[in-house]
Amino acid sequence: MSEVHLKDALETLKSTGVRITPQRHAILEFMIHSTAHPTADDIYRALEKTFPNMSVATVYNNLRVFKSAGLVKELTYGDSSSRFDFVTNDHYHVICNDCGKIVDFHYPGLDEVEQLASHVTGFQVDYHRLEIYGTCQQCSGKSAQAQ
Amino acid sequence: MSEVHLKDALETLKSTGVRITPQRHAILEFMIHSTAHPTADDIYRALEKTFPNMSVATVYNNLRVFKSAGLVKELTYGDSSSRFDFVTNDHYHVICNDCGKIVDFHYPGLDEVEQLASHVTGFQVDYHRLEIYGTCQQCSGKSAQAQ
DNA sequence: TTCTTACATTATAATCGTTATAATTAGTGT
DNA sequence: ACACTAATTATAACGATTATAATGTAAGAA
Repeated sequence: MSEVHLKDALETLKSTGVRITPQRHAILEFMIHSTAHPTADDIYRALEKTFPNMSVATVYNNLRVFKSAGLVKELTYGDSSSRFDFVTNDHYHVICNDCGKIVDFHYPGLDEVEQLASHVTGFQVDYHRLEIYGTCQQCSGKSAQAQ
Repeated sequence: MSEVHLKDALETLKSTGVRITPQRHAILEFMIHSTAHPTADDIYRALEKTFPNMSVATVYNNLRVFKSAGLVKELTYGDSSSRFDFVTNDHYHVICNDCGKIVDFHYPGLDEVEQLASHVTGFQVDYHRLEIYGTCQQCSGKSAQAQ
């Protein structure tokens, strides 16, 4: 299944005239297999074994390339650095305020909300972003013990 | 109405032992009357006439104070700097990908989504964040003319 | 009032994520 | 193999935010 994703992604890139380099291949592969919503630096460090000369700039550059090809989404929060998410099907994110863990949550798109927003504001609506914040089980357990 | 918000906000701060300084008063007042979701720098520049010696750090410090008091929310996007939003009643944001304008969109909270997410992930859910992206009327008009 | 103490503010330096630049390398088509 | 274009690398620069140290200011006790 992830092989399909990778193949599709590479196809998408090729069709827009973007070259498939070993670095790009590796970054995509890593993102597809990762469930951790990695930062640019996470990716960089994960791949520096196989690409000892790779630059951080390459990671950032390619994440931007992937983003504008619609393969990857950037997730930003108030603190620290952006996280990147390989786009598969519609899902939202549930985020732990304690440890920062991000869990995928599959749910049908909120089409009615988009429509209403478009009607009320006059915007031409393209997409939306929903994030749910709270405390994960592990962290709930921890704080319960601590008290 | 905004006077009520200001009064409430000051009360909230006092009750948690935070001193009301002229700078804090001014920042809050500015945020309440602003509809533009200002950045820290916006606030700094708006107030440097009345507080010529105020430091940017003061703005950042106090935004953090307000945030942890629940008076203010921080909105982050991939690019540039955070924007800050005085918390009133439940509303979401509709954001123009072209000019960056942010418009408030009132809509009842997505309680069912929160409940389902909690059930599926095991998280103790606290709140959520929904943002709707698209193109505002002005920018739609512009691009139509440009083509 | 004056002293004391704790908190706020200021000015500035430091940090850190990200982006730009210039030079080098590597694909792709002829 | 050659020329051309795009990608990568190394590094410098940037900009937003945070930390630090010094100074100022408010509130309570004596």
